[in-house]
Amino acid sequence: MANRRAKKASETRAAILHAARQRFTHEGFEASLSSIVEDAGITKGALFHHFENKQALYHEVWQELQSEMNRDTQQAALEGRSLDDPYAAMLAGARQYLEWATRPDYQRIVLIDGRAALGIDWYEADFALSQRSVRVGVEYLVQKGHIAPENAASAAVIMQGALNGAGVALSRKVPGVSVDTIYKTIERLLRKLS
Amino acid sequence: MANRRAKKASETRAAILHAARQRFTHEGFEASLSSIVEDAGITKGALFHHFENKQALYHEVWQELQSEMNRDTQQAALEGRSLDDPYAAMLAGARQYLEWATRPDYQRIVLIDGRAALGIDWYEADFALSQRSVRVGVEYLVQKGHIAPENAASAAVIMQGALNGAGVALSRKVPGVSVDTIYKTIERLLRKLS
DNA sequence: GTTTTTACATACCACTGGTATGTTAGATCG
DNA sequence: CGATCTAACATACCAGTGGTATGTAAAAAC
Repeated sequence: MANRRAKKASETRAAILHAARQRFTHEGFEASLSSIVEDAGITKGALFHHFENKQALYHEVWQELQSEMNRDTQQAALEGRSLDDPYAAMLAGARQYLEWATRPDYQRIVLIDGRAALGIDWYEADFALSQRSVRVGVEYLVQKGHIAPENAASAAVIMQGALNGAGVALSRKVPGVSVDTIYKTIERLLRKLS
Repeated sequence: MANRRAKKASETRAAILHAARQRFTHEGFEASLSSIVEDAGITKGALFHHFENKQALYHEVWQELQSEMNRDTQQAALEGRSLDDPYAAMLAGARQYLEWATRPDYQRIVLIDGRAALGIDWYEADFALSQRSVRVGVEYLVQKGHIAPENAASAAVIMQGALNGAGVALSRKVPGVSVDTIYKTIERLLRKLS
């Protein structure tokens, strides 16, 4: 960033993204752009210079969260590896994902509003990012012979659906649903996925 | 409906709901009220006479779909009962739910846009309707001793999350995901939920 | 030092959900 | 029966929205 102007530009861009994440977390996609640019201390001109439209801005906020989540869960999976238990890595990743699924920003921006906000190609974007970690874990179990190859794709989407449902239920404090029972059930399911 | 005016009123109300369902299916919650009242052949005055606001209209369309789905799956479960297999009923219900989860209107209105559109108390509404059928099935398995009572709630939310993820993946034609592999995996999971 | 480009700010637009105010046909009642 | 009232709309209007067209100043490029 030798360029002085470019540095300033990336700062305002970051400020916009930061403000947008806050607003989208608490007000959803309906959060007005006016409020976002006010929080960021700039004007709409700047916003539309950096982002094509509101959906593009949302997409980028969404993508940031997904990337951070992916990094986190994959690291947890790596650290959770065990020579005795081929399921250990994926279970560690799943536990970490549950942590993310209960975070207010991730839950609101990705799990609740994201689908509607990203429009028609939500699932393609979601598939490319959200599914990646799960898919890696499943492929590993396929390789180890614990999941039949032809069931790999289905197992992945089902596993992630289960985790999403569990995450939302957890943070909504549904009666009878606890981190403990959720995690136990997930573990039991995963071990029987074969 | 001896009252002639009330009959006409319920007709326009039905026309609004019909038009709204069409528009919401194809354009999501962003579908404009102007386009809806035009399709219904009335004006905004009529719409706001029958519904408090856009969200209330959406809620009603959403509720209609959920009710129909509930009726359908519960009937399928009843018809799928078997003396030999305690899982048969719930599996039949699950299969029927997968049918719903791949329907364009249900998928868009309930599974994609619903969460954001219904606002803050989406989950409470969803829990009351969407979860009901699953919960009934799980409770039955608890009663039969196939699921531990303390795991019932978690099993239900996980099962429904799995079904939702599967349904969306199915209709998006994700490579490697077929009705067959999905259903087989779901069945295997359900039987191991205990 | 001149020109060009980038990163914004300002002013404006069509359209949106929502409201306040008519208007009229049909139910209610004396 | 006629007078009154009310429910079921239609019409006109409003503040706020996402988005655009244009202006501008400062930094980069030459």
